[in-house]
Order: sequence, then structure tokens, then C-alpha cells
Amino acid sequence: MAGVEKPRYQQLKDRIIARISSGELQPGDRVPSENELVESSSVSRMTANRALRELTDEGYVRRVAGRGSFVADLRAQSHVLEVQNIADEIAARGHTHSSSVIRQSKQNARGEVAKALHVEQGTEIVHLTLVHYENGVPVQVEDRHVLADFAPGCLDEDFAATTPSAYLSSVAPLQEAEQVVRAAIPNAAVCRQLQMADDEPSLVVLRRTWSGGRPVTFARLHHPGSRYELTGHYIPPGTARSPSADVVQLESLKQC
Amino acid sequence: MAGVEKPRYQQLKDRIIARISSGELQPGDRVPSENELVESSSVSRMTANRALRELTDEGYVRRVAGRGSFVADLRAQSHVLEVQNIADEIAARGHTHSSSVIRQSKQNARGEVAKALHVEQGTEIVHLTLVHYENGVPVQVEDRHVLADFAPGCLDEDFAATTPSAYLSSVAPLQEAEQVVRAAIPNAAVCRQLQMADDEPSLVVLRRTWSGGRPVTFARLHHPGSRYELTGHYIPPGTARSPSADVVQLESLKQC
DNA sequence: AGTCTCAAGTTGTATATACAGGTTAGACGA
DNA sequence: TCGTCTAACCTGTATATACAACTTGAGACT
Repeated sequence: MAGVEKPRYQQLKDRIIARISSGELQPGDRVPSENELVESSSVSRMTANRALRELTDEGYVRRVAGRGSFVADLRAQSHVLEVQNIADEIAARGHTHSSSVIRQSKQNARGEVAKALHVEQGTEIVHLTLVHYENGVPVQVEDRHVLADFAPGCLDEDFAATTPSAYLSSVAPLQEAEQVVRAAIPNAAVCRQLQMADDEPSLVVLRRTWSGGRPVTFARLHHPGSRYELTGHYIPPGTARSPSADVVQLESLKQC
Repeated sequence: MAGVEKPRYQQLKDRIIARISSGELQPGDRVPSENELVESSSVSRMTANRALRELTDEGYVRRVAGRGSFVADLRAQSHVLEVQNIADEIAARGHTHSSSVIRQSKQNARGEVAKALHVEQGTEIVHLTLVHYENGVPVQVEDRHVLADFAPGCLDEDFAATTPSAYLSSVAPLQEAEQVVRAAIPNAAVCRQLQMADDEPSLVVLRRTWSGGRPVTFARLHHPGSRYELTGHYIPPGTARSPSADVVQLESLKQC
């Protein structure tokens, strides 16, 4: 990594996000005010303001003039499918994430995997299969293929501790991701790993991620239809945020 | 509306967005630099900077240090599930859209519908049920509830000619939409209308749309799992657009 | 007890200024 | 002619300062 430091407003954002996703700050909790950040971090108020304002735009924080800044509930504005790391997603809900590694081996790319990654048949890849649990309940089977020359450490990394998603984005910055969502009937192995009922459909996300101008990883993410859903909040570009909208209750939508 | 003026950075954004959406500024065209905005609009550079920076975050503008600011390619801001109108979506694929109206009646909101729309039980709503066809093949059952006082013309409109989505956005501007995606087992009626196989799962999108600070319509969109999927392209905020990536081939991803 | 006012703290915005670093075109010299 | 250097412009960030508007609680007053 180059020794270039991140800008200070970004450092502030990172620290606050870390405190939220670690659970230290719960939804509704008060976040340090601009003036408190000025004193504790030795930045100007404009810098603290930018950090808090961007956290608000990104849905982490809700601000009320005259009262203060608070951790937003429910990731109010996270875009559908923006989630890159299921561990963060589960942590943001205040739950406990764990995972078990089913497969971690070097293989040669065949058929559709080679095609998805834009490489020749037989190119070396690392094939990972993990099951992710939320509070002990299985919620995702991650079946991932990574270009071997992109992430040579993939075979040795302990993916029970660091999710592949987190590891890969630490190796190189994510540039773009394409995704396809479909409903499907799971195969027997997935069905067993997710402890699904016989007639239960699964929600499958196919995700291909690009880095350095080429696709580097391709994942199939299987979820149990009865225990998992994708949520999203869409605001058309250029729309002024309605100040009254405050916190939108996705819960009531989920119960329908 | 109160006579409160919008903040100046927002006025700047509005003016630039207007020039882009009117076609005066085409993708790739140069946008006024910060210093030019300072002179032409009598604002400080920090204000011009904020306007251009937020336009960048929202995907309207691409900035290059040392060169200038340019109108971004339109594709950059399309997010998953941004599709509001299935007729447009089908037309964009070069296919033919048609639809048949199954139900178009006035009802009283009950249970979950009343809850989703934030109204009392018994409030008058219009209940619409349509089947949408792509090249004659059914691809969506739209089960929609609209607040009667929001769109009184809903009972008379010919929804075989204009989709409810298109009609509603012509009545009032869309502000926000919440969406939930899940896999489910369709009920018998949906199964028949979509001509689905017995064991085929369905992909269901629940969508609640806000206008004027209140929810005005709530729709359940059922799709056959074997013939429909949601696709998306995600670019993390703040990422420099890779100029080479151009048009990404989703097709190869779909075949997996 | 109830009401009013005001001070302190908060967010939101706007400005002037400063410096670092990328990009480009043109001047200049070999 | 070719390469190099520099000046001019651009974005990106950081700071100090200022004013407006909102919220809350404490204290004064009736």
C-alpha cells in the first residue's frame, strides 16, 4: 500500500462507522457533535461537518438541528444490493455473524465460471464455499470463485475469521459489481446447509466484481426464501430530501 | 409552499441538472469549473465546490483534477431496482409489452394494506390487478393499491394503454420508494396468471412509493422465477469511473 | 403552579483563504 | 525538431469565521 493518508474527513467517517458496526453505538444513540469532534480530533468544524453530513447522506446517521446527531435505524437508505459484506450487514442489525468454511481449494475454471471471469478454460482459480450464520441460523451459502493470480493468499486465509468479501476488498479496491437476483429451487446440498424446508424457494444473487479493469471474482449467494430478503430505499436523483419523511419504516412493508 | 429560498449550493445543482436533462449539456461535455461558477453566480468557491461534489456523488458529473468537470455517462447512475415502469423496461429490451386488467375497483383498505399506506382501516383505496406480458408471455402480476384521494382518476383510466406506474408518476412526482425483494411460493391465482409450473418459485417485489411526504401507493409485483430476474450494476460512491469498462456485458452473467 | 424568556448547544449554510497535487499548453533552449 | 520547463488552470482538502434557525432546559416572573 502506498503511504498516502486518507483525508481527515474520511478518517472521521471510518472511525464512526467502525463504532456503529462494532455495536458500540446502537441505533438511536447519540453520535459526537461537530464541536465534540473538533475538540477530540483536532479538526475544524467544517471538516467534522463534512464527515457527519456524508454519513447522513449514506444513511448511517440522522441529524436534527438543535438536538444532535444520532445513529440511524435500519440502514434507512442503503440501496438494494449495495451490501458487499454479509458480516457487516448482520453486525449492522446488531446480530452475531459466524461462518464455516466448506471448501477452500485450487481448481481450474470450467464452463460458465471461466466465461463469467473472462478467462480461458483451465485457468487457475480458488473455489470457496462458506455458510454464513446470523445468530447461529444459516442465512447464506456463498459459493465463490476467485482468480488465483489476483489473490494468491486466498488458499491460506482464514475465512472463518474474515469473510472473503472483506478480504478481497482489502487486497484491491472494488471498482464495479454486476448482480443478478433470481428465485430458484435450491439443490440438495444448499437445501441442507441452509436447513430449508422441502418446498422452500431460495433467493439467489449472482455477483461479479471488477477490479483493475477486469472481473476478478464471481459468487453465487444462496439464501433461504423464508428467512432472507433484500430491502432497498430509492430516491430519484435530484430530489430534495423531504424533511418530514424522517425515518422510514421498512418494517411495516416487510410484514405484508 | 413557504417562501424560503433553497440554499445556494442547491440552486447551483438544480441549474446544472436542468441543463443536463434538457439536453443542452451532453455526456462528456464540460461543466463550468468552480471558478467559473464563482464569477457567474457570485458564490464562494467552497459553495461551488459543494454543488459539483454532490453532483459527482449523485452520478451526474465526473471530475478530473487538473482538467475539469464533465457530464457523466447516463448509465453511471442506474441502480438496481430503479426500474419504475415495466413497459419501459420491456421496450428497452426491444420487446413488445401488453397487459390485461384483471381488477379495477374501489375498496376499503384492510389490515396490511392500511398499515403500509399509513391510513385508517376502511380508508377508500383503488385496487388494481394487472398481468403484464412480454411478447405475449406473462412476466408480471401487478397487485396495486392506490389512495383514492391521491388519484381520483384511477377508476376511469385505461390501464391497458397506460401502466399504473406511468399514470401515477404523471399525476404527481415520485419522491421515494421502498422495496423488498423476496422469493416465495405463489398462490394459485398468480400461478395460473403467470402460467407457471407447479414447483416453480416466484420472485416478489413489494414496493411502496411516497409522494408529498406520505405513502400513496403500495404494490406487490409477482414474477415467475424461471422467466424473470433483477439485474443491477453497482459502482461504489467515490470510485473513479474506469474509462475502459464502458458497457459491461451482463449477458454472460445471466447464463450462469 | 404555571408561563415566559433567555442562554447554551446544536445543525445548516456561506465566505475568504490557503496549500497540495494533477493536467495542459506554450515558451524556451539545445 | 525535439525535449524540458514553467505558468496557468483545475480539483481536492483543510481551516477560521460568521450568521441563521432550531431545541432544550434553567431560571425569572406572574
